[in-house]
Amino acid sequence: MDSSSVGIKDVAREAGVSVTTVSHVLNNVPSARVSPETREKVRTTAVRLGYGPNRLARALRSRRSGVLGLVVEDAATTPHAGRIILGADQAARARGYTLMMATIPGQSEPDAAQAGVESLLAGQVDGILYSAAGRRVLPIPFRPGGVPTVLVDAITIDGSLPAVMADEYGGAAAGAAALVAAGHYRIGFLTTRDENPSTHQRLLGFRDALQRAGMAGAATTVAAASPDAPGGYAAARSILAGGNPPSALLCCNDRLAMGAYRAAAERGLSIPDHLSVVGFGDVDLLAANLHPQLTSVALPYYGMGTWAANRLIDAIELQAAEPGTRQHHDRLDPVLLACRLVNRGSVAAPGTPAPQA
Amino acid sequence: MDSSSVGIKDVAREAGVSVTTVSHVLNNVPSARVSPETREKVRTTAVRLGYGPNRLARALRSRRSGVLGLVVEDAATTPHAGRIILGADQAARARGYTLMMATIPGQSEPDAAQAGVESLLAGQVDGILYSAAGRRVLPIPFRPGGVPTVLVDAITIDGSLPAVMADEYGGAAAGAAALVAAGHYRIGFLTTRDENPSTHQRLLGFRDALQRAGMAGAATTVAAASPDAPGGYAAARSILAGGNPPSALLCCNDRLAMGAYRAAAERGLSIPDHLSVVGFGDVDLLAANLHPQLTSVALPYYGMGTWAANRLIDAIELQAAEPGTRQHHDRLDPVLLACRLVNRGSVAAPGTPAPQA
DNA sequence: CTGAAAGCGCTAACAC
DNA sequence: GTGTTAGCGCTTTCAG
Repeated sequence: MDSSSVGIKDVAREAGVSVTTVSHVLNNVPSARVSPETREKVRTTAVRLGYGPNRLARALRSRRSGVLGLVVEDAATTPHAGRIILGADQAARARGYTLMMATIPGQSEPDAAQAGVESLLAGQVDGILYSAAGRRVLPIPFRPGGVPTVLVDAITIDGSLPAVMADEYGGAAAGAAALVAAGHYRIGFLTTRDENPSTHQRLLGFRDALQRAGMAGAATTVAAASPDAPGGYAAARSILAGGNPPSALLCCNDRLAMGAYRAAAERGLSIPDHLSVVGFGDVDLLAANLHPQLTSVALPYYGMGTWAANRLIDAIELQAAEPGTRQHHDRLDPVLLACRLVNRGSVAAPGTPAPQA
Repeated sequence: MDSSSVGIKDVAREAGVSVTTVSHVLNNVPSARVSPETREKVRTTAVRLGYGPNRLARALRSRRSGVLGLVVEDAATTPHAGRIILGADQAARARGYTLMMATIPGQSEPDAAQAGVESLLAGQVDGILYSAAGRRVLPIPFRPGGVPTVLVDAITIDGSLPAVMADEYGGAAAGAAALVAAGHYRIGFLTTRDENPSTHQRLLGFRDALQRAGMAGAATTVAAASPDAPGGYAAARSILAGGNPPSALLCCNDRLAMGAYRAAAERGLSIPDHLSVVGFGDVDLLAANLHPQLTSVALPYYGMGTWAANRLIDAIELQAAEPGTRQHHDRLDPVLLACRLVNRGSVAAPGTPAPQA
C-alpha cells in the first residue's frame, strides 16, 4: 500500500548511521549537529533507495498531520467553489500541506456543517477551512474541535474566527466609477430581492460611488424578482421602459446582466453603443460568451482560497511553536480582498442615447 | 490537535476491560467473541467519553488509511469538475472513506500529473481517482505506485486501468432522436474544429441516429472555429444562411448553442418556433439562463464520480481481502454512463419554417 | 470469552 | 556529532 516500502530504518542501515541521524538530516532539524559528510551520505542513500516518508507515522508521532480540512458548501453548483478549492490547494501545497475535502449541501442546517467538520477532524486534520456559498453569516460558529479554523466567504456572528471575504462594496463602487468615468449620468442598478449581505454591500458600494461623484440623483435601483436571467430581463425591461431611462446598468450578478442583454435587444438598444452594462461575479462562462463580452467585477475567489490557507497554516504553525496560544481574539474583522473590474466589451460612452427607429 | 484526546485506552480503563476488547467491539471484529454485556458496556462508555478513533494510528497499524486520492485537472475552469468531486466525495463518505485532493493544471504535461499522484501517495492514500478534463487519452498511464487506480473521463492507451466515461455517442443520438421525433427533417450539427474523442463521438452519435431514422440525407454538419459562443454564432449563421437551412440544430456544447441563439435572433428566427436547438453538457448556468431555456444533453458527471469512487473502493477492499490480487486485467473497456436529455424550452415541431418578413 | 504484548514508521528526549 | 530508547494510538496474533 506504501508508495515504497523503504523506511527510515533501511536508509539508516544502508548509510551506516542511526535512524536518529537520518531523521535529523531529512527533516533539517535545527538543533541537530551532523557532519556535512554524514548529511550527504544520508541524503544520497535516501534518494538511491527511493525513500519517501510515511506521513502517517510522522503525523502520529508529531501530532501534526500536515493536512488541512476543507469544508465546502455546494461544490457542484457554484463555479466559484472550484476557484476557492484551487487557491487553497495551491497555497497549501506550496507550504507542504495537503487538502482533505468534505463537501456538504449548500445552505444546509448547522448539522451538516458540523458533520463535515467532525469527519475532517476524525481524519486528524491540523486545521479547518470553511467555505460557505456566498458570504453567509454562520449563526453558530460550529465547534471547531480545538483546531485553528478560518472562514472563507463567511463570518460568525461574534467574529471569533478569522475570515476572508470579497470587498463587494469596493467592487460595486469600482463598477459604478467605471460607468461614471465613461460619461454616464443616469445609471441603473439591478439588484435581487433576496436580501443577503452580499447584495446589500453591492448596493451600498454603488450608491456611495455615485454620491462621491456628486451624482446621487443619477441612480435608479430595481430589484429583480429572481437572481437569474429572467429576473434580470424583467427588471431591465421595466427600468428601460420608464421615463428618462439610464444609459448604463450595473448588475448584481452576471445572470442578471444576461437578462438585461435580452431586454436591451428587445428594445433595439445595442450594447455598448446605446446601453453600457457591467456585471458582477465575472463568471467566465457567461461573461465571455455574451455578445458583446460582458465587463464584470471579478470576485477574488482564488485569492481568498490562498489567503485562507496561508492564514490557517500560520495559525497552525504558531500554535505548534507556542503551545497554549489558542485563537482568542476578540471580534476579528474579516479581511477584505479587492475585486477587480474585468474590462470586456460592454461599456462605452453614452454615444447614441436613443434607440434607432 | 486531536478531536478529543480520549483514546481506546481510556475507554478500556473506564469500562474495566482491556484495550483488545474495546478494539474488537468497536470494530465489530467478526472473529471476536465478546459477551453482549461487555459489548454494551464498552459501547456506552465509548459514547460517554466521546471517544473518536484516531484514524492515523489505525491507518499506520492496519496499513489502510481510508483515504482516496483524487487528482483533478482544472478544478477551477470547468463546472464539471465540481460535480465529479461531489459525486466521488459522497460515495466515498457513504462507505467510510474520505477524499484527499490534488488539483493540477489542466492538459498539463505528464509531470504535473505524476507529481499530483506522488503527493497523494505520500499521504498514504489507499487508491487514486484520476479525473481528466474532458475525456483525455492519457499517453502514459502514470505510475500509480501500486495502489488501485480508477480513471474518470479518461482512458489509457493500453486500457489497463478501469475507467468511466459518459456515453457521449448515445447522448448525441438521443438529442438527434428527440429532434427527429419532434418532426424535423433537416437537422444541422454544430461541432468544433478541435478533434477530441468527445466531439468525435458526438458527431458519430448524431449521424448514426439520423441514419437509423432513415434520414441520413437530412444532416448538415458545420465545424465552428472556436468551441464557444462566437464560434457557434458564426457556424450557425453560415448554416442558416445556406440554401434549404435546417429547422433544428444539435450543438456540440452549450456555448455553441448560445451562439446559435444569437444567429437565430439576428435572422429573425424565434426559438423554438422557427428553429429548435439542443445543446450538449447541460451547463445549468447557460442552459437555464438562455431564453427560451435550452434543452440539452446532460453529462453524468456526478454519477461518474460515484461510480469511480465505488469501483475504487471495491478494488481496495478486494485487494485487502485477497492480497496478491493485483489489477491485472488485459484491456479493460471503459464503463459508459448514459447521458440524459434535459428538456427545457428550445425544441418544438418545425411549425413556421420561414422567418417572418 | 478476554487480555498481554508486539509492533506499524517515525520523532524526540536524553545519553554517550 | 551520533546513537539508544521510549513511545504516538491503534490492531492483531497468540495465550490464557
